[in-house]
Amino acid sequence: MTANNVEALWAKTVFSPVPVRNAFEVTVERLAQSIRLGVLVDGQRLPPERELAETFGVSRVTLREAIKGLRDAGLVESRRGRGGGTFVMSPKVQRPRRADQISRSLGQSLDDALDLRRVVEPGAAGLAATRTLTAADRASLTRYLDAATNCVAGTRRLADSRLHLAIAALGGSASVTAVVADVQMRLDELLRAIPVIAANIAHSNVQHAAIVDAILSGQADRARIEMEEHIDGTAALLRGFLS
Amino acid sequence: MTANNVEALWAKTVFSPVPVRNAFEVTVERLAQSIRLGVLVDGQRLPPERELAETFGVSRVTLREAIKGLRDAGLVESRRGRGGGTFVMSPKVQRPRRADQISRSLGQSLDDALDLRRVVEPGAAGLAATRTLTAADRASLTRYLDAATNCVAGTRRLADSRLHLAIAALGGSASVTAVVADVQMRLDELLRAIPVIAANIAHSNVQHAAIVDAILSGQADRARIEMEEHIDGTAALLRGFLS
DNA sequence: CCAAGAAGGTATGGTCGCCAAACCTTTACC
DNA sequence: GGTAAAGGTTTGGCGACCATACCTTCTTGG
Repeated sequence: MTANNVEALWAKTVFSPVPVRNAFEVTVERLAQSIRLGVLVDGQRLPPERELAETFGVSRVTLREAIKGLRDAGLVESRRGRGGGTFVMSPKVQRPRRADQISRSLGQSLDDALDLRRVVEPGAAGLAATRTLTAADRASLTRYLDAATNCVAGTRRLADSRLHLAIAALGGSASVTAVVADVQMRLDELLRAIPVIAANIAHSNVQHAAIVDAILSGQADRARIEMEEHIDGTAALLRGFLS
Repeated sequence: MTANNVEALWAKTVFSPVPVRNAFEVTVERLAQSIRLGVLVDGQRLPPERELAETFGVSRVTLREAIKGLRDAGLVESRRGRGGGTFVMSPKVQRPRRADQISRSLGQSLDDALDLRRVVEPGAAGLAATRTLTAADRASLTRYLDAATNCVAGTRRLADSRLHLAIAALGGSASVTAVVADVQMRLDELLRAIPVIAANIAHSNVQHAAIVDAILSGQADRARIEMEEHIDGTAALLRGFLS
């Protein structure tokens, strides 16, 4: 085993490259992640460039470079003229790489991401269950559940991440939601690569329904436990599928 | 109440300023956080500048600016000549601001940080309990517990954060540890400002011992629950003390 | 049908962060 | 006293980022 002595792990963390990301990269990531996780949906129009540049706190030149990157990646398209703008295109169902290649390129960080997910998603579900939800929120949640349950082929992954993110958002903590979004993003490609097997889908749907039910009835412990089982099931699927 | 409608919260997150931090800032934060949380301890010598610059992936000029910042903040001191170097100085016990001022400056984000902590620290404790720990790790953990229990006045907060970080590190996930470090850092000043009351300290010590015991005996659920109670206790203390 | 307005697209010049490289100064040890 | 190992300093250059102004395309309303 790798020595996971506490001080050694700390040292490895402290004395590692500092992640410096420039305005262009951060902007691209922000938008690409929002599109890939389904926070921005197909056809949705982004705010005008001048306005968006201001809300992001970057210059219009930089924002435009980012948008160009998204256009090259096929995530948005731009139309000129009055009434034009930049519009989200649902991400192409790109032929996924072979899963073992993905997992090899993730390497060590696969277990890391799965551990993080195992910690934060059940916690987020539990948190959501402690909140007193408005009628609108309850309706939203049910709608996301339905969308994830009855969806046409090819949109399942998107509907799934939208449901998970909605649950996190209902917890009311922006930071918790951000961590969930991050971990969903890290595992996204791998989760896409899981072969579609009816039994697995059905099981997943049942678990989703149980989680939502627990949240709606305010049972925090149950919400956490159901989410743990769901996460563990997905992780086992992934691991079995990779070995 | 603020509308916490799911889509609205998503939109607020997506369409907010992108955090662009340059190499200098990131480097300062990395080192300052490590010192303030006790990952780097008093008197410890940092690697030589040329070496550290390379491991951080920044130029020596930039690294030196960061070190200058730390020196100005009284967190390190530099000695020249052979055998010299940059040495960590334990952070001055600065007279804390009045707690209500701190909490006002944190504003909204106080609840956010407390929610995140409530999600991630119990999860991290549970994760640690699932690991098979080496004898060295078990000894480390016990040592951090002892240090947090029997410590001279003024070093309690440092020993506490070291214990919490050690627990997170034993989970073996770098990302989980990073989130715990982040949340500890966000709440650090506030936690320092809690008045020292013997009964509270004693209670905290008992809880710490229970958490460590659960981890050492591999009881994940118990570890999580004990940590939840500890976190909730601290949060209640904070909130009561602020209102 | 045409002018106005709202959007994306382009061009320019300046500032600043960051870098590589070379060199200086201080100090401990042999 | 020389050598080596550290921090301290200087310089020139490149590229990211910005503000600003202007151009082009298209819709809409009078």
